[in-house]
Amino acid sequence: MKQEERSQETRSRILAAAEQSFAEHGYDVTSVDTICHAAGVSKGAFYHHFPSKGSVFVALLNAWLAELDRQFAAAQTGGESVPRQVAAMAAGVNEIYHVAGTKWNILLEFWAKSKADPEVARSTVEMIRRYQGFFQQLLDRGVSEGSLRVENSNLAATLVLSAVLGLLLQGILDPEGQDWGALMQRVLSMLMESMSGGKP
Amino acid sequence: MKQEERSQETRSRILAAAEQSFAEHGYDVTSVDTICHAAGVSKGAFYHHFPSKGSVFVALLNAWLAELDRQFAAAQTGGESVPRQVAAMAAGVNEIYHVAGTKWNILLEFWAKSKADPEVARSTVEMIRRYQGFFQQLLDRGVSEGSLRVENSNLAATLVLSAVLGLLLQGILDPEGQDWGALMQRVLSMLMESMSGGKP
DNA sequence: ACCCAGAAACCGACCGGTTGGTCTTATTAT
DNA sequence: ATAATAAGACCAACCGGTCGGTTTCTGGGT
Repeated sequence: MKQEERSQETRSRILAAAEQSFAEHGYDVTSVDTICHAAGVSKGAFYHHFPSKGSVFVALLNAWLAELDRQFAAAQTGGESVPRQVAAMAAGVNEIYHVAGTKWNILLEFWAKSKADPEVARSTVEMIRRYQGFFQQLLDRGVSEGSLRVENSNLAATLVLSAVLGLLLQGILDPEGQDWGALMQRVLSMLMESMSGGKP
Repeated sequence: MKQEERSQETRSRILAAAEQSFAEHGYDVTSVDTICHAAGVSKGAFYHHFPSKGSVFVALLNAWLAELDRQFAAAQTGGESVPRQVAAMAAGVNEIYHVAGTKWNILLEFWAKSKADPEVARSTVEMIRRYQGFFQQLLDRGVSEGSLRVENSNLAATLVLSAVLGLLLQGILDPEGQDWGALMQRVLSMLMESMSGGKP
């Protein structure tokens, strides 16, 4: 199986180069030639593996969605209390952020391209809704386990999700302005605290 | 002064057409010819008033910044209590949102283009920081007037700003999914309530 | 072991179309 | 008259995508 190996290799190199370039310079600015050059691959190879430039983009987006699901699944296995679990997630984001802050930039590309490509739009909307569902489920569990006190879990989940998205957005736009990873942790812990019953 | 009038007229028509098209289809997809056609203006006129396509974009961005300052100034003149003032602002956003939801789309374009254009980046960062400063100042006023109780106004302002940005983002990405204007009001009122001291 | 035929992977020159921007010419206001 | 404003034909550069051809792999016949 040497052929499939080689094939997968070039395919993943194209994807990696595209992700890098999309994140750093944006989708439209990045030409197919640029991707091919960065991946050390010819244009023929590119169009052998992908039918179009856009298909690479949606492949990347779907990979993100899959990764997201993996994260969700992993987060739900632990037996921690909800506030602790949220803190752990925030810490995870913080770590990833410090290792590869540029990684998040492509999110903005996904969002921006939503207006032009219906398929991208579907995926981004789905992404948001999954997050919303995840947080709501999480908060509900916190309520039922007694670690949280929330009147309207739907609204509260919206608040948490919005805060996270807003923080992410600011981190992408102004990476040097703040330690957004740390800020994410503090904001989330503040939110968790305010949702954990009255003030003793 | 008939000549300057005419000049301003075409200039503003170009700006309006560009804003519309940028918001609806995106910056890169919108060609100069498209803008000219939509504005009912020739390419010569376009390049008479603007040195480049990009300059129209930053002109639009600066107009947004100026409008933002106007809103801030207007918001600070009223003698309302801070929670009420926030509610009024949310109501204002809600109203604008229902009248012209598409209007906000261009924000995403501004953000997405930050990575490619340093000038755009400066402006968007400034935009965010002004918002942050505004909210922090607002919360501080709330504390000093006794209507709010906040431990760390900086962090709290970050939370409010993040929530607003996240809600805005979701509204742009999934306009049909929720009544984001109404949600903005509810989330902000929820935040204000949680910041208004203990629970009586 | 060797060969060969077909398939899969890859190459890069090339094409049609589009785009941002220029330039010459015409119109309008002063 | 003349300077500001507008018109639109035009251009060079680029870009996504195609296509004919080449290399590399694989599996079977001998």
